Amino acid sequence: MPRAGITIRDVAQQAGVSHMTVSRVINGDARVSEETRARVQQAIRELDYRPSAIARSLARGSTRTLACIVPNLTDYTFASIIEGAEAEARRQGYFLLSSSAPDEESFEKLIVSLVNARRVDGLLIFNAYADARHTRIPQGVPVVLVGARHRGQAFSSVALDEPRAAAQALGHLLALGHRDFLFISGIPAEDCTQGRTEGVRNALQAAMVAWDAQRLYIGDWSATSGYAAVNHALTQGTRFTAIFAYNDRMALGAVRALREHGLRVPEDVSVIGFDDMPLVAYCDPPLTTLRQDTAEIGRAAAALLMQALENPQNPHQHLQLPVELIVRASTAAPIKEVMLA
Amino acid sequence: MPRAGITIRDVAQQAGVSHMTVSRVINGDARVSEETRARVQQAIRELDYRPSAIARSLARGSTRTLACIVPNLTDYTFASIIEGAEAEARRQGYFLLSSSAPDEESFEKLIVSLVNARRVDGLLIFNAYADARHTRIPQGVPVVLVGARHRGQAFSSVALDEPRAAAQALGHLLALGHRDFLFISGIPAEDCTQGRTEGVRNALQAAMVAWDAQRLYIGDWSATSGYAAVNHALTQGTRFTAIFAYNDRMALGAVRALREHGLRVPEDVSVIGFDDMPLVAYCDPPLTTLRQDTAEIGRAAAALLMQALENPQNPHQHLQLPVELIVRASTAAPIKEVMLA
DNA sequence: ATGAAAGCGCTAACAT
DNA sequence: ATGTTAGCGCTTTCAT
Repeated sequence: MPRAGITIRDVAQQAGVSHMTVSRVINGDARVSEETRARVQQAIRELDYRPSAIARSLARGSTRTLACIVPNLTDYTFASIIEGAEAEARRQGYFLLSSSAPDEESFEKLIVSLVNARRVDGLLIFNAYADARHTRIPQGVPVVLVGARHRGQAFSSVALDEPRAAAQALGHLLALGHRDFLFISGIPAEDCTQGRTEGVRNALQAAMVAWDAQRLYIGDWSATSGYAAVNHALTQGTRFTAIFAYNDRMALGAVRALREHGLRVPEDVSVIGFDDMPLVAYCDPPLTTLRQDTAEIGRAAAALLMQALENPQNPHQHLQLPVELIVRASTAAPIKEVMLA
Repeated sequence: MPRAGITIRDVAQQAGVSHMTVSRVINGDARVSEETRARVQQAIRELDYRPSAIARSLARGSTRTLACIVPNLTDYTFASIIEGAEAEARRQGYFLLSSSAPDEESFEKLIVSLVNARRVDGLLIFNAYADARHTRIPQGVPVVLVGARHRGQAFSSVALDEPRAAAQALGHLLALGHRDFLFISGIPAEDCTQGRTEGVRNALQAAMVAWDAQRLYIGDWSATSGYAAVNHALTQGTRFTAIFAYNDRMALGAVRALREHGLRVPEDVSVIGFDDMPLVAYCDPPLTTLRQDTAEIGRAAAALLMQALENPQNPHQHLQLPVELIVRASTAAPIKEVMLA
């Protein structure tokens, strides 16, 4: 049995008008006399009436609701991008909800319960290329991809200028005098991983340093994988004076492994991360890293989506945001060569 | 103009039945002949029909949707509790959305757009006592409080057994031989802060160690506040051989401050945190901490809420979950006294 | 076992 | 400027 609840008609009766006049008032329609409007608003206050979003959505055919779909909520970067998007959506009178889908199957189910069930008007999809989830995005729904390279698909996108970001990291290490690097990448399928590797290769080439695929270790963004990468490199006898990890968590894992091998950071090996998680400024040593403006990424993505909703024939846009190099104590000029473990 | 979309009537026509029969099929009503059911399901597949959650919600008066309201999404603990809740909700055929509300005002607005707009049937509210947001919880909506002590209010709740957890931390440090402590608390208004302090005092009393309010520094959960607490204590000349920080981030900030004062962890000062964030195992030194089972907290909270929805006259429940002590390298027996800075 | 009618709370379109 | 009518896509009676 439906819960009671005050409806537009209760308000109408209380104010002595038709329910349509109430509808006009709550929708800010200009064609209501000041006097009537005041009376209706009074009734709304007295009854503590709130419009049902459900009923409005059904009647309008649109929900003014956006959804964020992320692989997981526990990733700091994802979470802070969502907060940025949420703020912008609210600012424009939209509602934004977020949900996580760890794998393709749950992604597809989530899409169904969001889009086909008509709960939302548009989607913000994070890391659509992390797996094959991009193949499960339905037609006809406005979508903005977050953290995905433009591939000519029918979506707008917001991402970092990954090649340039990686080049900034390399530029810093090269300027300090490093020539022997170890790279710890993220998951290879993801666009940001590919973009960063591209930037690394460009920077190396520009500095006349040979690219050696052996020096690129594949991580999975976890601290554990950064730790394993360094252990592996050291065991193999790879020589390096600087590490560029594609995120902070792996950088921290790398630092730990170096320490366990008796290597000091930054004296023996410099380490640079990516993201600037709030914690890394307090780690030992404070981590040099690249800061991404997550609030702006979220804001821009939400803005693009709402714009697409309100102006469907607008052309798709592909934003590339810059990152900022934050120099802390984990990088320094090389003073001696790495010893083999 | 409402978007086209396949409706129950399209399916009915395709299957040659009334729309009601289709409704029965999608709702699993037994009173449909096997043959008809098969025909309808066939039509559903052919048309790729999906029921509109919006229309169902309006017709039923309930949404089968829950909402998580957190102060922020970037807190690792909150995020992982949400993931646990999401999984349980899905398992039971509910939809769970999450939204963040940094302050009371946005909390109230969020509640309105969630509850009064009838988007959701029930609420999972995190840290309702972090500020006065508990005063803004509306009547008549089933609510489960996460991380709140039972105060006789009309809600179920799920929280840690905070006094016991704190006693475990203290027990570990006391067993190692520590008697001179520094405590770095979270925000005083929050229930978990109060519960932990209560546990600390009990444990101290049981061990015949005098309680000294001067040794309790007020933090705000950030690494920065842990860092400031230690600096302050050292500047004041407070002597201590062990620190219990009420979360891992503050513990890390504390470690950093100790280092900058030339103190080693754990040789000079032992440090224990709370939460067991995945990163802290890779920090230097790996942090001894208390692990909370966030997935279970989320699961239990969602289960309680759905139970309340389906059985409104059920009595409220108040769960208290245990934590697990994870001993790593940041704690050891005291070997000498702290030097003043 | 199936269908017809009514209505959930609102808005769009068309009166007046 | 305000009211009337007819849905939005579904479920809930109540018939048959």
